[in-house]
Amino acid sequence: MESIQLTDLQRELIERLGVHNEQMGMPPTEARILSLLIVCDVPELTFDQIRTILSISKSATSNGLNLLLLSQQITYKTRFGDRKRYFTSNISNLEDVMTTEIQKMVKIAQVMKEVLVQRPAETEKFNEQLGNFIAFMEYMHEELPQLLSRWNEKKESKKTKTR
Amino acid sequence: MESIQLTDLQRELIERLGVHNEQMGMPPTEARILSLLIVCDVPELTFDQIRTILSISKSATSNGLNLLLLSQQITYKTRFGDRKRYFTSNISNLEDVMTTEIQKMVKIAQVMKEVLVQRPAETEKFNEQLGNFIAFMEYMHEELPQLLSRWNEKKESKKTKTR
DNA sequence: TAATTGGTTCTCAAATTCCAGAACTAAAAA
DNA sequence: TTTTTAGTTCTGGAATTTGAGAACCAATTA
Repeated sequence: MESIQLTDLQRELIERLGVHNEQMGMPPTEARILSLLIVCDVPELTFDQIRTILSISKSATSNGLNLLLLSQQITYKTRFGDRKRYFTSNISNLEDVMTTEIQKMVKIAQVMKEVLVQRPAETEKFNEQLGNFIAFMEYMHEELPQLLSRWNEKKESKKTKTR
Repeated sequence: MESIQLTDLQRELIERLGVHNEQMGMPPTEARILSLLIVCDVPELTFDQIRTILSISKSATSNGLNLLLLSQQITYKTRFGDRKRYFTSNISNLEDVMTTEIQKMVKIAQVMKEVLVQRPAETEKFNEQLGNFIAFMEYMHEELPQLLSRWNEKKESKKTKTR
């Protein structure tokens, strides 16, 4: 098996990116696996390479990889006559992951909507603020797709320029 | 002390909102305290009211409240000749909490920028995707304030209409 | 001065999360 | 058929999180 050497800088970046991922609510091992797949310049890593580079157990590797696959943050390729899976981080999907994260927040506003309908009319100011927040989230919910499509246009125009 | 009665619906909404808050990474007690302050129609609750309504210990109440104060999700008022604090959810600040959350994501892009500069030129496609993601996050970072100011304009115009 | 109020802080136990190690499985190779 | 490969699943234990209970403290009241 090809043994992979990381530079000190790469190791440090993996740790740092890992911490950020953890702060987004990801378990430590999962966070490091994802970071590794983003930092490491070997484009595809196998189960065992990941395991040995990070010095983690098979079970941790298996669980981490499967969680990352589930949340579509990584993918894998296979090769003819080869049972191994070759994992890559799915960076092009990170945009989706981010927007999904925002949609999660929007969901809270849905519950708050239910809260609002059952609130007494007397707490007028409070109700107004609550309604305001809900409206804000709904505004975000509407505007986000437009923001995205404007981004895609911008991206496209950039591509055309460099062609 | 004024004892507060919640309807079944209110209790259920507190639980449900609490679960959502937990899923945003908030500890259970903190999540429920915040939910209570949003759902309950008594506009201001004291330490002890919160404690008894939720059947939690003093320490849990103290910690939960202080965390919520720290993250500016709640505030309190005091009254003359009264040592108690009267807590309210700071809904008008929820917009800030949300946008702060998004800024947190933007921070990851900063680390990825460092990752990008040290990547080898050979992994061209990968680097391009990574650059793309970074550009996307920077785009978001730029556009978000504009989105917010457009929201505020809209809100203002609404107010004027109803005046 | 003593007791009460409105909390905070400390200690510890329970619950939960996380992961290593071992046992297991299914496919492929020897 | 046995062995190896590429994992998955099932323990159990360590680490962490969480919250109850008790001790504590500072201001107020009796």
